[in-house]
Amino acid sequence: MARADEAQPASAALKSRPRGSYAKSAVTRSAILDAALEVFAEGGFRSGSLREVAMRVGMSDAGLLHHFSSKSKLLAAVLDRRDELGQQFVPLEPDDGAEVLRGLIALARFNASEPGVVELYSTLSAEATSPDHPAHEYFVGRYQMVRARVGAAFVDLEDRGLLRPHVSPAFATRATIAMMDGLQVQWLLDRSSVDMQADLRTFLDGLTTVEL
Amino acid sequence: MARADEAQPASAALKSRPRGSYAKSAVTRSAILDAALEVFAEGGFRSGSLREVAMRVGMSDAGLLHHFSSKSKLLAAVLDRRDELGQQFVPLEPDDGAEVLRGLIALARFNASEPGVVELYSTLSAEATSPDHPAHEYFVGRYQMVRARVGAAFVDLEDRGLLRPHVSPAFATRATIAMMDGLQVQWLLDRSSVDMQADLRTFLDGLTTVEL
DNA sequence: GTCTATACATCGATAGAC
DNA sequence: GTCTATCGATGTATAGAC
Repeated sequence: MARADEAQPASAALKSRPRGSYAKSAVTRSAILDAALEVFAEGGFRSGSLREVAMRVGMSDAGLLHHFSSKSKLLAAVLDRRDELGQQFVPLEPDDGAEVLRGLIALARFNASEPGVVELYSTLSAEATSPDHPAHEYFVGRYQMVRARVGAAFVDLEDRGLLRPHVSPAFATRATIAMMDGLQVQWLLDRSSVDMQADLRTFLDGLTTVEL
Repeated sequence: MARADEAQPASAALKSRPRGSYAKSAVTRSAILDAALEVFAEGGFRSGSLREVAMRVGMSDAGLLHHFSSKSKLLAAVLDRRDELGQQFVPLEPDDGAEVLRGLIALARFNASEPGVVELYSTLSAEATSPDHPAHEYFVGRYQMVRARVGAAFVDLEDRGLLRPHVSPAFATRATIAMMDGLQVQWLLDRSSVDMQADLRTFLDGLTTVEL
């Protein structure tokens, strides 16, 4: 899970670098990011403290700030790393729109196995509504990207006559994203009574005629 | 909009109480609640400060605490007051389920005119996911109540054969609530491109055959 | 790379004067 | 009913020893 943030390929670097000081740093950074995700997920960015993150990873807050120079930088790093993992579910250049929808369902299943990540995004996306929030731009851009990708998928399905009557691509896009976000909130408040994956599939079944 | 929180009927008290000191208090409390709603909406409960609330209403933080003995009490008062306003849209004992759905649409339109309230609930419901949040119990109970009311409406419609094929009342309930919550987040991030009322109506049209 | 020590702001809340 | 003054806790961030 360690990342090669120091801009050297992990495999090659392990041999050539002196006494593995960079390797240690990378491991530490990764541990910090894990802890930070937990802390920001539990209380949001504003109420989560650097001290709490540092404590969980077993160092002082000053030590933590050696790796991430500010709290906002730390948040950005957490979001970046989760995006790498999450984006692999939705294909960037799908052969047909149905693949994207299947990717969303797979993403919902994956999310159900990582409550911390869901908590992070639900809390932050609400918190980051304020324009002065350090993650505001990130979330605005993220929604644009998601809307573009899902939108293209529904347009493709419409072209091929696979949307049910009276379903427009634009509405289907907004509604699908809203459904995923809304199900997450309910799931967080009562995990046992909400199956995000199943409900999303049922919902998409009502919009299209493709096999999911 | 003043509330009779001092446990005296407002009308009777106005005559008998000496020199209207209580009336002043009620006005002040109301002003505080307005400011608190704004502050909590912008940054959530944890990052919104009593000082900020006090500043907006033009007094010191100590002065504010004379009216609301703690920050949590203030939050509870804010939520109570908004509930009084919001709950009037969804009938408590509807003649038929369609009335409830029409109430939800009316509520969505009303919400679109009060961004602060939407921001408050979106931010808080995510923040209050944590069990130790002072509003956690409130939101758990609120979702139970909403689910019960909306659920009863869809059961009624099913009994009368007004649900579309393959739509179960339980799914329709979860999905409708998710749709409302999810649309709010998108609307907050980009108000001009989302019409909560229209999208909700379109969505409900896909679930039932009643005239909305 | 991590620590201690420290600076400095802001928070919720209390005590007591007016 | 509102104020000033103050407390103790907690927050981010910096400087410099090790």
